[in-house]
Amino acid sequence: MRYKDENKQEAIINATVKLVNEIGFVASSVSKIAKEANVSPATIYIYYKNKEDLLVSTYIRIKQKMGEAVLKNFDESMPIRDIAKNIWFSMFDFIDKNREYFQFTEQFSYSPYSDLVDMDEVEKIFRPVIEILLKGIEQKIIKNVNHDILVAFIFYPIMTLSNARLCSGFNKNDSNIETAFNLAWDAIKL
Amino acid sequence: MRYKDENKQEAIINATVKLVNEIGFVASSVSKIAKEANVSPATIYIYYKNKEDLLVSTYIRIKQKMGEAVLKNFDESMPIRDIAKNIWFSMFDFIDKNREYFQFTEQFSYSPYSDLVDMDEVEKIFRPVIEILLKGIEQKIIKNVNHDILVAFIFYPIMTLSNARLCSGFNKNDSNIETAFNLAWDAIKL
Amino acid sequence: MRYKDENKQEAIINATVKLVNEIGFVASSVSKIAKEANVSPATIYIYYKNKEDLLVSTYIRIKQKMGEAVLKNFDESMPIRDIAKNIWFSMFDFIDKNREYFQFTEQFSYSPYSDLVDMDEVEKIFRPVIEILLKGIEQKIIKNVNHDILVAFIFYPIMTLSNARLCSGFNKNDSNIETAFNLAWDAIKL
Amino acid sequence: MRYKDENKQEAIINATVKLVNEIGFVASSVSKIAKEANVSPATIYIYYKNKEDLLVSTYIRIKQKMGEAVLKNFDESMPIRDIAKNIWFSMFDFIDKNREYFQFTEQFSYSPYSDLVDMDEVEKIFRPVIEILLKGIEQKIIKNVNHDILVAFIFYPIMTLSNARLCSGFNKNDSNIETAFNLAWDAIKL
DNA sequence: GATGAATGAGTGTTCATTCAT
DNA sequence: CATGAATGAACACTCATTCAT
Repeated sequence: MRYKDENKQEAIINATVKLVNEIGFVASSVSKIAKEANVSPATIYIYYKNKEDLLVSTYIRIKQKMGEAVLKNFDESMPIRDIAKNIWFSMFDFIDKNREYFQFTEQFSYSPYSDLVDMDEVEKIFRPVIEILLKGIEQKIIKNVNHDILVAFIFYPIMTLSNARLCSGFNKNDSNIETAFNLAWDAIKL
Repeated sequence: MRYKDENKQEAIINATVKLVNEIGFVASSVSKIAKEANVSPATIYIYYKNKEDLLVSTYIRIKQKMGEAVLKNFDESMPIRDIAKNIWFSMFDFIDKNREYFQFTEQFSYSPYSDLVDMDEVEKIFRPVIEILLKGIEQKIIKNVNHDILVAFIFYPIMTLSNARLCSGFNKNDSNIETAFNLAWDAIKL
Repeated sequence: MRYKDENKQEAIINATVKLVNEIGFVASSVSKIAKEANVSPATIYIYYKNKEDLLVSTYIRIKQKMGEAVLKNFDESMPIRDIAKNIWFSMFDFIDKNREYFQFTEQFSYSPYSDLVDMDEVEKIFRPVIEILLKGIEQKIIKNVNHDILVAFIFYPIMTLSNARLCSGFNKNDSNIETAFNLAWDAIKL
Repeated sequence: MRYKDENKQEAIINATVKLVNEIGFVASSVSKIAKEANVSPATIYIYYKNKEDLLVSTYIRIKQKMGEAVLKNFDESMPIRDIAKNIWFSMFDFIDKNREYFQFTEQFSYSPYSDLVDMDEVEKIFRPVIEILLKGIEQKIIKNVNHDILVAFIFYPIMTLSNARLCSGFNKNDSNIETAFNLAWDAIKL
C-alpha cells in the first residue's frame, strides 16, 4: 500500500492558511484549497472528515504553535511583571513572523466555525499564563478581579494592536510595544 | 407616514441581521434573507447593488445606531473620567439590548467584507470620543501615547468582555462593569 | 415577473423518462436530465424539491395516465369477464404505445424510491378495478380469496408478460393476449 | 479447510447483499461494501473486474442458491401438479428464510444491471422446471400455450405475492400459499 | 494476495444575480 | 416598485478505480 505523504498534509494546511488570508474564509472553497495545495479535492477528505474539520484542525494547530512560541522562554521564577512583558514581546514577535497564522486565527475566532472548537483544548495551551495571574493576585501584585477581566487587559490588547484594520496607527516596534505594555500593566497591577 | 418601500428596506435589514446571527455569515444567502424578509430576491437588488453592498450597508447602519446610543448623553463639560465611564455603561447597555446587532458587527469586522467599508465613515461616528481622549492628553490627565493604544485599552475591552465566546466568566452587571472600567481607566490615566 | 413555462416542466419530465429508459435509474443524474431537457440544473429545483421529488412525481404522473387509459372505456354494466378483458387489452395497448412510461414505472417500482410513494394515492387510481373483483366475488363468479391473490393473477401477469426481459418469447398480438387472458380468467373464476 | 481468500470473497458477497437491502442499489458504493466486509476497496478488485461484475456475480450466485433450494426435492416421477406445488412451497420457504437474497434479486432484476446477465446461464438453472411444463403439455395436462405465458402464471405470481410492497395483504402461511397455488394451477391446467 | 492512499470526474444542490412581466 | 422564474457557475462531497508498497 501507498504510504501517507506527510508533505501532502503540510501542503493542505499551508494552502488553507494562505487562501483564507488572501480571499477570506467564505471564498476559500475546498476545491480552491486543493488546487493551491496541488492535490485532488478528494485527497483532502482522506486527511479531514470535512471542510469544518479541516478549518478547525488548522486553527488548533496554529494555536498550539502560538502557545509554544509564547511559552518558550517562560520562567516562573522571574517577577510576574517580567513574565508578562516577555509574553508581550514573544507574542508580537510571533505575530510579526507569522502574520498569516495570526490573521487566520482572527478570522476564525469570529466566524461561526469557532463554536465547533473544544475550548478546553485551547485554554489548556495558555493555562500557565492564567496560573501566573492567579499567583499575582495571591501575592497582592495584581488586582483581585475575575480573571476574564484581567485577560481582557493584559492579553487581548495584543490582538487588538496587532490587527492592522483596527490599529493602523500603531507601529509595532519595541519602544511602542513597551509603551503599550505599560498601560496593560497599569490596568491590572494593584 | 412611512412609505411601503421603507418598510421593505427595514425588513431586509432586520432579516439580514437575524439570519447572520442564527446561521452565520457564510450560510446567509440572498434568497434566504429574501424569504426571511418576505420579499423577492430581486427586490433586494432594487435597494442594494449586490450582496456585498447589503452587508456593508447593514454594518454601517448598525455602527451609526451604536454611535447614537453611546453618544446620546454625551456631555463635554463633564470630567473626562465620567464621560468615559458613561460611554462604558451606555455601550454595555446597548449591546445588552441589541445583542443581535453586536454579534453581527463582530462577525462582520473580522470577515473580509470589512475591507470594503470606508473606515473614515465609521471613524467619524466615534470622532467625539477620540477628541475627548486628546483633550485628556492636553490636560495631562491621560497618558500621552498613540491614540490607537488608548483606544485598545479604553474602548476595545468592552468588545472583548461582551463577547460571550471569549469571556464566558464575565457577568455583565453594573458592579462588574465598574470594576472593569477601573482597570481601563488605570491603564490610560496619567 | 416571468411566468412559469409549462413547456419547461414538460421537457423535464420527458427528459427524465427518456434518460431513465436509456441509461437507467442510477446513471440518470440531475445534470444529465437538465442537459437533455435543455434547462439549467437549477431550474429543475424550481419545479421539484429535489431529485427524489422529481422521480416520485414523474412516477405518480405516469401512473395516473395509465389509470386514465385503462379505465377510459370502463363500463360497469358489462359482464365482469368482459370488463377484465377490456382492461387487459387497454393495458397492453397503453404499454405498447408508451413503452418508455412502462419501463420507467417498472424500474421505479423495484427501486428504493418506491418506498417514498404514498401508496394510497396510487391505489386510489385503480380502486374501480378492485371494486369489480369484489362484486365478482359477491356474485359467485370469482373465487372468494384475498384480493391480493386475485390481483396477482388477473393484473400483474400483464406486467410480467409486457416485460421484454422476462418474457422475450411472448409476442404481444391480440391472439396471444387473448390466450393469456384466458389463463388469467381461469385462475380467478369460480 | 477454507482458504482465507474464500472467506474474504464470502464476506464481500454478504456485505453486498446486506448493503443493497439496507440502503438500496444506488447508495451501495464499492467503498461502503468494502467497509462492511472489513476489507480494502482494492481487495474487491482482486476478486471482481469492477462493480458491475461484483453485482452481476452476486446475482447469479443467489439465483443458483435459489435454484438448488427449489429443485432440492425435485422428483420427476411425481404427478406434475404435485411437482409444481412442491416448487411453490420450496420457493416461499426459501424466500422466507432468505429475505435478503430475494429482495436483492428483485432490485437487481429491474435495474439496468440485469441487462448484463447472461440470461442463458440463469435459465439453465430453472430448465428442469420448464421441462416439466413441456411434459405436461404433451400429456395434455397443461394448456398448450407459449411457455412464457405458463411461467407468468405458475411461477411469477410467487414473486408478486412475496413482494411486501405489492401484496401487503397476503399472509404467507401454508393455507394461503395453497389457496394461491390452486389459482395458479387453474390457470395453466387444461 | 492485500492494502490504504490517491485521484479526476462526477454527484445533488445552492449560489448571487438577471430577466420578463 | 416589485416579483418569481431562470440560470451558469460554484459548492461540499463521494464515486469507481488505480497506484505504490
